Amino acid sequence: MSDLEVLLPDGSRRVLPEGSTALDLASAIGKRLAKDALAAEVNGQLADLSATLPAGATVAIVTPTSDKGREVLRHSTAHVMAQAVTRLWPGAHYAIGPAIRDGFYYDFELPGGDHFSDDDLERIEAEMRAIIAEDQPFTRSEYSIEEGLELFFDQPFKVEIINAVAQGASEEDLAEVASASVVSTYSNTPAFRDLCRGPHVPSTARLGHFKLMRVAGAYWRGDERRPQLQRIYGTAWESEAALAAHLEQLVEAEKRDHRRLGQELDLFSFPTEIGPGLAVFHPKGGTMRRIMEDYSRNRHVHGGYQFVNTPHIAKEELFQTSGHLQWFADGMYPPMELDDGQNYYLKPMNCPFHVLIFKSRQRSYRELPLRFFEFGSVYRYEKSGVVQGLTRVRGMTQDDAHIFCTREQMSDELASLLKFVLDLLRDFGLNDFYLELSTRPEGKAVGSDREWQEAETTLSKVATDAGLELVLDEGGGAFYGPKISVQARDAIGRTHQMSTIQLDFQTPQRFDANYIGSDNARHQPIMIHRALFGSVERFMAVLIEHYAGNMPTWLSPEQVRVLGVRNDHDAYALEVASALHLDEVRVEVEEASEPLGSRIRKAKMEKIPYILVVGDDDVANGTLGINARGSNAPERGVTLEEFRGRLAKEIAEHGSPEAL
RNA sequence: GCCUGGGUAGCUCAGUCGGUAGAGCAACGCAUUCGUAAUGCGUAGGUCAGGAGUUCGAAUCUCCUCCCAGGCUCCA
Repeated sequence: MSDLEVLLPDGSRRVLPEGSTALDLASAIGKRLAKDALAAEVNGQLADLSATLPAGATVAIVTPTSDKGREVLRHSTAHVMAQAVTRLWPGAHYAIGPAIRDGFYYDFELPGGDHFSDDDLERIEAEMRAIIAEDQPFTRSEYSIEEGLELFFDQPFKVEIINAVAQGASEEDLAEVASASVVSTYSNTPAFRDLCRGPHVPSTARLGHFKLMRVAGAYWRGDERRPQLQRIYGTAWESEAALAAHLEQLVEAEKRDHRRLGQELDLFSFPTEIGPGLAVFHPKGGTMRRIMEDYSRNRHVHGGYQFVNTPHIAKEELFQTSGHLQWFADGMYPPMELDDGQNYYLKPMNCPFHVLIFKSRQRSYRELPLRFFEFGSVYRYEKSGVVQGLTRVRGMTQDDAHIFCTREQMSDELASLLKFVLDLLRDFGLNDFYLELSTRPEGKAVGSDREWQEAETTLSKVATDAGLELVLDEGGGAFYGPKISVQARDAIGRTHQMSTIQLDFQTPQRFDANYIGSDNARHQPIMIHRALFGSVERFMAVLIEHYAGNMPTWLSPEQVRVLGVRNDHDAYALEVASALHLDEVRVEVEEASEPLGSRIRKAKMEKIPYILVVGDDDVANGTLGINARGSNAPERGVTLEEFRGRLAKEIAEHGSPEAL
């Protein structure tokens, strides 16, 4: 018998008897590794531990604490769930069940069109634990297409996948089988077999640190014209500790949910009387908005923008010309009929209005680039199931601008714009970005191939030159042009779409907007759409979650609260407050009718940056005690002047408009 | 839009088998005057999301409508 040699990730080589499996390799390396091993990566391809190794292969053993290991665990757990469901609902059809971030899901169709309820999750979990306790092996087999169809004759979704693969399949379908001509399956018991490429853990006993999270409807193949299946989401980890840590993280994320903080901090609400996705801002939220908007306005003044204002509704014809009614009608509120059958629409975007301002008189090349800026409120009809807090609303205000420039100016304009955006976002404390380039939406776009090509190339170059990570979003552009969006990662690593920059050759053409060039001929300007906050509402939501409600001092609705120790200190407290008020600090006094501890607690819960406590010593010496947010060691005996200086400095450094 | 779960005092929530509405916090009043995360007592507060039905009787059971959350696609 001859030997085979394999290459390990550390560059070392190992000789094994021919026919050795990945598990044999793990055992040869060490007992501990053999015990931990879940699967193997052979020449870059994930494989079962039972796979025999080809000579010369590069082999890495996959263990539970790696991303790949977790993926295998999650995928195997999904199979266990499918088996549990088929045990509890004989005749259930199972569709697909992949590993996803932090967990897995599986889609089912239950006999008689039954639906899972929340209570079913417990029963399914119990059945899964029984399967795990049975220590069932995952056994791989391979079949021809015909044999596969025969094996899964009573599983219509599996049959559809096998047929799709046989006829030249998508990547997605291939994930379910071994290749276009080989159908691979994994069986745990004679009673349960699933179509799957694998790999899987050797036995169900290797699983167990999981929790079923929720049930949901999901359309077969994500297509709302197809039947809706019953999806169960679960999370699975390598250990109880990792599972607990994940669940804990979910609790933490919920604590910084902007909807919850918006309620707790009295920032905004969604009165049902007004309608879904339509927010009202309370005084504190209104103050935050004002600060954000003022800062942005100031930035735009310095950035060479001109301020414009436009109405919220316009005649049908405007949106015919712009193309919105043709391409964006689904996102618009229905028209209101006025006068003699004239239809008016609420505006979903500001661009047509800004074009009309451009067109209001003859323009010269000497004026370009022209930059029109507006906090423009727009209304979009979002489907009832998709509105979400301040991040997906039906009425919002965009910090919107449209730049009209020549083709030659386009590149430079985009490059400086990108810098402008990133600087602004950094001033708000976001500094981890990547860019996403969204290209032509298939079958839903105006303009020629050549124009799209040019626009996409230009954006892509500007994005690359900015030196940030660039991700391609195929077909994600607007109907009139491609876009770059700036994605920001927040304090707990989630990403949010913020600013968008879109190139548009179409709109100027549709409106016949032009300027007189140096050659005394008419030319069409290029139009750049851009919103830096995206929407003021969404931006505020992202900031609230990023800071967990602890807004930097310059953005805090109330920056300082002054508390007298006893009520005979209230007069001094008011004196301190009015001094700060002269510095334009947002300051309140709470008089001493409650115990000091109680008033401090209240101010802490309101996340006010500075609580000033003043008592006998302070009245005598003109000082104050500072209890800063996030600190539990108050500072005593600071002079008022000292505090004013510190506060002014902090606010200036955090990018207040005065700092420009 | 579709699937699952939910909507009870301003907020967070309890409410058993269908028998006439509860708590804590907040608010208000009185007392308390206090040096860094909850002073005490009291008062008031409800179309149980809205509508219809079943019933002697509905927060509770049925149907319809509205709204919220999660998912259907990204993202976490």
